[in-house]
Amino acid sequence: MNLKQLSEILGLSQTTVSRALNGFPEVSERTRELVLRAAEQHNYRPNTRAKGLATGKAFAIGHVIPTSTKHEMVNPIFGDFMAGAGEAYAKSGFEMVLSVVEDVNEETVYRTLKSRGSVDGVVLHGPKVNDPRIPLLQDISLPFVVHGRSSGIAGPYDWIDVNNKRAFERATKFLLDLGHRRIALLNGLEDMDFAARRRSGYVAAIEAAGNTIDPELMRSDEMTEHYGYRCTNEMLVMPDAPSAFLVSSLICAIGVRRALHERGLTMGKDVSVITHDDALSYLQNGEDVPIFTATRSSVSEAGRRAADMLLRRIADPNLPVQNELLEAELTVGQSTGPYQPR
Amino acid sequence: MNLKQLSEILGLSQTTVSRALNGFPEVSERTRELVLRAAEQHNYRPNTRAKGLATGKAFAIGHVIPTSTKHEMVNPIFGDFMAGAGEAYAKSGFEMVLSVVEDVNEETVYRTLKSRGSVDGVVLHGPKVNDPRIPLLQDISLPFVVHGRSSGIAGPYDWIDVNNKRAFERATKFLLDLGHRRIALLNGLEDMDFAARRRSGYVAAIEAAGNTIDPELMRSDEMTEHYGYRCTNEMLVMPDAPSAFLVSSLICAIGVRRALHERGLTMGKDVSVITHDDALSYLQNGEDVPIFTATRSSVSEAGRRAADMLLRRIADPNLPVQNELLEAELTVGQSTGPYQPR
DNA sequence: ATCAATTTCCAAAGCGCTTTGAATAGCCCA
DNA sequence: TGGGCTATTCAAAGCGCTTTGGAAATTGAT
Repeated sequence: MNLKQLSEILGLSQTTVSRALNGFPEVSERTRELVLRAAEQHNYRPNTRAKGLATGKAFAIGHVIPTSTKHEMVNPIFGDFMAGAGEAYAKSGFEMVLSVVEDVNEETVYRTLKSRGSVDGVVLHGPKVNDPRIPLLQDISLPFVVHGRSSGIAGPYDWIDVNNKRAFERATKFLLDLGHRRIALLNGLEDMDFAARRRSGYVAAIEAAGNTIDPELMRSDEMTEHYGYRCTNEMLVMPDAPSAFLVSSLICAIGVRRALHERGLTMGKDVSVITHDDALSYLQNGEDVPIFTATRSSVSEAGRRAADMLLRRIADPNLPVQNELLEAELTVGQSTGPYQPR
Repeated sequence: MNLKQLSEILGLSQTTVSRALNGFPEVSERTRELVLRAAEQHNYRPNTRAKGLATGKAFAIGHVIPTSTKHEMVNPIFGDFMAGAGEAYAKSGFEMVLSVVEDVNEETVYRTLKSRGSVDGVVLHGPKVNDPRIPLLQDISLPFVVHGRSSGIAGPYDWIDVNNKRAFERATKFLLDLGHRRIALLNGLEDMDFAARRRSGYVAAIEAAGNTIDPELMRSDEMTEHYGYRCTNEMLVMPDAPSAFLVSSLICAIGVRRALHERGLTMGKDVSVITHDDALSYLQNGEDVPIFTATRSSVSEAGRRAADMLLRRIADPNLPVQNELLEAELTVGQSTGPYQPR
């Protein structure tokens, strides 16, 4: 069923039917009624491509998901983020198109997306420090919103981010207040902007307390379970082992816990652990009582907001810059306790 | 840059340029060279919507991701599956469009996708026993491939699945051979087809060994960490507690492990655990030595194959039915050992 | 040199929609 | 009754591509 057929059935012109469907004022209520009913009845839906061709819009948003070439790893937060974003798009009748791409080829993908006209805008995932994709997108004038930020980029752009620095500063402070002095940081890859900010929060808190940073206690890598496990094992045999761990993701923290258990150490007593928690639907931090003390911020909520932000931007390119900084909440669980000399 | 402009620059008709670009034989090699070079140089890419309108194809594949209304949960395997599939699509110049949708509204989404003409086919995720989406898709004749199968659906359809029954039968047999008699099954929701099959594998092995099924030892729910934790705690206080657990996902198994540790039990000694492992990129089952004994099957590989299968189906609707049954490999890790009375 | 068979290229139609510019109908008031 | 409005409706052009049905140019065989 297409417009032509529908309008023939109704004995009206395509123009009128189209206008009735799209809510234009220059069509009588009676006609609109008729048209809407007929459309409903015949299960008519305008062809997206034709509509797009005619209007010059795509009614679609692109998400380019980088997979690091080295590790073939997909960011685990991705599913929940998309679920949040998808909800927002669906409400506005937008589609969501995905490109999973080795990070080295990302530039090409954006250019292709633009020149093919497949999308009206994109969400930029996993921004790095000084991320070249931002100037690129500005250059080819493809509307975008960044999930995160990129230190080092001068000009304004739309973003939504968690206050990573504040979160890790507070978490570190929390551990310091419990009496911990040797605090390990298991960070994500530090070319990622979020990781750089978390580190700076950690550093700020330690220095504010008049302590000195020990580079031996700071690690940075892809946030896998095994990374948490490995670092914990390595650090616990140090002559001056840390009594607390600040960890960048729940998955990682699970690795830390495994290492602690293997060594017969009790989490929250012998060693304290705080992790960041993205509130993933399939990996909750306990049910009623949190397992880990955590800085928590919902990534599906971020997805929802990022999508809304992008839709606003597309609707009105002249909108002033939009920035949203979400605060992570510190939820105290069973994994932290006062410092105890071993 | 569009076709018209490009052809004007070249001093050729749009027809010729189009044909040169699309590899038709009725254009001389010299001209083709010229056209290709110019297209490259001006960074020309055909507008997808226009191309789609003209050809009646969408050059896009749909993935409808259901989120259970109850739990707002996104399947964790989703990211890796998409990464695999995306790779295949990218090779063929297809786009991937995503709809995240509450499962109750799924039917509408498929119909909309079809009538809008947004996609050339879809991948069906998370098939249930007797899944009504299969007849629906056949009915509206939208090409599709199922990731999994649906018991109870009579006619033929394209699917790719893991041999879940065999995998769980073998795993159960493995535990039986180690001397375990009381084996718990922590299954996924059993309206899901894969879970039903796993259960039947478990049951088959136990009955083949001449043992009887104890319904008390079989649980079925959304596969979260907490579910594993809770069930384990509940079962270990039973008068006739199980000495082994067969678990449906790694995340779940992590919950089992947490419960065991809290009770001072050693996994692989006091209690044995086997889990299914989807080989997710961000949740590896250990690095060199597997943590858990596991039935393993890569979900990103399944994504790649499903995508290829669907592309073949779209290219040739008359192809005979395509089915692929992947065998899971049983990798022995540190979580299993011979039965020891406690 | 001639005619048929290829090659190589082109003009124009069409995909399903929106939107411009114009026509028609209905109404009120002088 | 007719002129001037407004309220409705419509025909046709255009979005950027593919593809049909020729036409023109080249080639080969006679």
